[in-house]
Amino acid sequence: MNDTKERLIRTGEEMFRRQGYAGSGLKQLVAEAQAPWGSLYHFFPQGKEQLGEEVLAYAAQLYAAGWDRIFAAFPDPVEAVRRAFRAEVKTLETSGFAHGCPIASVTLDVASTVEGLRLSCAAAFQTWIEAITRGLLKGGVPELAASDLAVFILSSLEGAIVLSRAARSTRALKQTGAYVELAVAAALGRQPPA
Amino acid sequence: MNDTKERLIRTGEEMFRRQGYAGSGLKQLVAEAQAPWGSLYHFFPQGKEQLGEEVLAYAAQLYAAGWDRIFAAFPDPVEAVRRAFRAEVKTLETSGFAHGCPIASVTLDVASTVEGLRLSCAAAFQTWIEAITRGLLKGGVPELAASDLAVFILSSLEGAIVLSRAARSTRALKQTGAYVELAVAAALGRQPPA
DNA sequence: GTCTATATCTCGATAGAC
DNA sequence: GTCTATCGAGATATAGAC
Repeated sequence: MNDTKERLIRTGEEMFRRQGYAGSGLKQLVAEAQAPWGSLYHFFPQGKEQLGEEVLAYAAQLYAAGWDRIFAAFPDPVEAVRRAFRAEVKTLETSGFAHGCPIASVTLDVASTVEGLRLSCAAAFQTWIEAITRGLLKGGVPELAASDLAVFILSSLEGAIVLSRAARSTRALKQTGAYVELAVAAALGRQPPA
Repeated sequence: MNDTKERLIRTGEEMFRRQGYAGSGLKQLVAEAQAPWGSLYHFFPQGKEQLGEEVLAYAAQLYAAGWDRIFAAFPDPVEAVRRAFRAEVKTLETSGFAHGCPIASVTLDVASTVEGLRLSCAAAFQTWIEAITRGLLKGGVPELAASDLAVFILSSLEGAIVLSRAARSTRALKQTGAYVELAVAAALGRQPPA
């Protein structure tokens, strides 16, 4: 992919994480991406919405790959979930609680106003749910439970990120992560530690 | 409170749920609230940010009261959580998936850019966590676990709302709710249904 | 593919009459 | 407490040269 276009998409993804869709101006985008203004409408002739959709698609595959990598490195689902929450803790800490989830941010901004972007958000979440489901299945979670459990894991993680960013504290992520681990262990038929 | 001011705050709360903070214009607000433009800066001399803070404070007490009511009507924590998730399902369905959580929306919009609003969001979540914690304690959840469990419940609920709005499906809420119920039951020392 | 200039619109906010 | 008019700045988007 072209360098400038890639820089625009990557910078857009960062801005969505930090400020959502409505709060991200195109002028600010080209400035931060150090891209020429003329390039924006060259690569995204349909404007901001097209840019948004390409950013969401990029984020979808980027984080799905992250889930795949976690489950590849830690086949045990309990351990994988622990690592996923831990990774988010680190992301928030190193970014000063600025790097949230771009999909969640855009969803809450435009799910009821821009149908095209809402569909992109739904597709992104679905991609992640499928990645998590695959990992759970490989790790021994029963077929019947895996997909539901994946939805639960992702929901809890997303919500915990929101609470953590509001509080500028990783407490919500850590405490939520602990309960999610227990739920995954239970789904594997393991006894909870007394 | 003054009628016009109250209408502005209530309409603002609805708009934040639907479009977030950055996506909610003041012109649109006064139009929907059927309030005169002159009133806006009469009641909120510091402008949009002041309005935002008052909306967030209003939402904080409004939904905290909701939690209190649920736990008063259903003292059993498992049942209370079930009702809370069920209530959200109904809210999304009857609003065409437009009515999300105003605090979550504003958090993702401005947590990294407007410190005053971020603090109001943190305070709102904290108020809810305390309300949930009170209900859990009264329902028999051990002192040591109640507050952590409350954070987990709220995180999961918030995340499930995001996923449900993106997909325009209550699936995430229902599936996440089921797992949260199990976790609450486990915290009460109950055996999971085999 | 990039540059400059600009059109058009809407934003939040203000002024001053009443 | 509300009205009208308007400000300046920012937004997204476009035009035309190179």
